[in-house]
Amino acid sequence: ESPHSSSLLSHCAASRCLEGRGGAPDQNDLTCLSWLHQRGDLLPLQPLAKVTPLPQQEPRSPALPLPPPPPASSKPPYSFSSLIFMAIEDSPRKRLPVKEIYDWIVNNFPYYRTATGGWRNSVRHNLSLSKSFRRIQRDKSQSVGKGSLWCVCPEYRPGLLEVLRKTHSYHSTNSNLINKPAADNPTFSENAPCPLTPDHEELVTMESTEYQQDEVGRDTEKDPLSDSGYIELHYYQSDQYQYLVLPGDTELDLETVEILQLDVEAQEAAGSLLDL
DNA sequence: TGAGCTTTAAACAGCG
DNA sequence: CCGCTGTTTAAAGCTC
Repeated sequence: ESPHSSSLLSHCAASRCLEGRGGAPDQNDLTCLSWLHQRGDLLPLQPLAKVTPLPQQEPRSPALPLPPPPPASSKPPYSFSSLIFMAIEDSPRKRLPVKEIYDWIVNNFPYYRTATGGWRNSVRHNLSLSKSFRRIQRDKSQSVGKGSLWCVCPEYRPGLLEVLRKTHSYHSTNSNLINKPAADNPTFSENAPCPLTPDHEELVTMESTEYQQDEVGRDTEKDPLSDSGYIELHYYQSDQYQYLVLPGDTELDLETVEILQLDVEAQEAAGSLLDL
């Protein structure tokens, strides 16, 4: 039985993420994506009943310096149209060549770092086929690189936003996510392991003696939002449980982490839009 | 159950 | 020639 309450996250994370984000969203502006930051109502409000046992872990000696590589991230719930949309919207000039759309997706969704190349074909297929995106010729006088630039057709932008909203909302509350096996958990992406720095240590509260006594591996995942002053995520692994530890005293079990991670991906994807 | 949407794969042409 | 870009078709899976 877990002593941890995910409901704390709803307030903690939401309030942290909303810090410094004053001002009412303008529905006609990019800031209308600020719903992505209001995750207080997107996470389960009631504490989860249990924590997820680790899947058949190999017993490891505490002396082993390196933990096993974490499982690859799961596929983001967003359609290619949504991904393309977010990429373009996140660009300063609201237009991107296909190569930079690839880069944006890879940078924002670790799943695609290791995914086979077929998804790039899908991106191009989407750009070509979807009415939502329009091809514009590059300015030959100053352009470097091949291909055209792609932008979002203004008339389709509200629809794309709505799809993004629905996808986000659905995957933040869908119980199927909670039941997904931990091995498929995206929190522990392949790029997650990194040394715990003193700065990180300061942010971690270790209230459970279980961690201190049984901890066999400890990784951190740099919160993709950390650059924008949001939260720092810390991954703790004991013999029986995996936890995500947030600054302060909020701790999450894997089931909550699953939901949080999806939310973090969405926020990261749209986060910089809010600074425009 | 079916229509529409999405994803994936593949072929092909044009361009640098 | 090669790799990237863009278009198109086809098929399978999924959602409503």
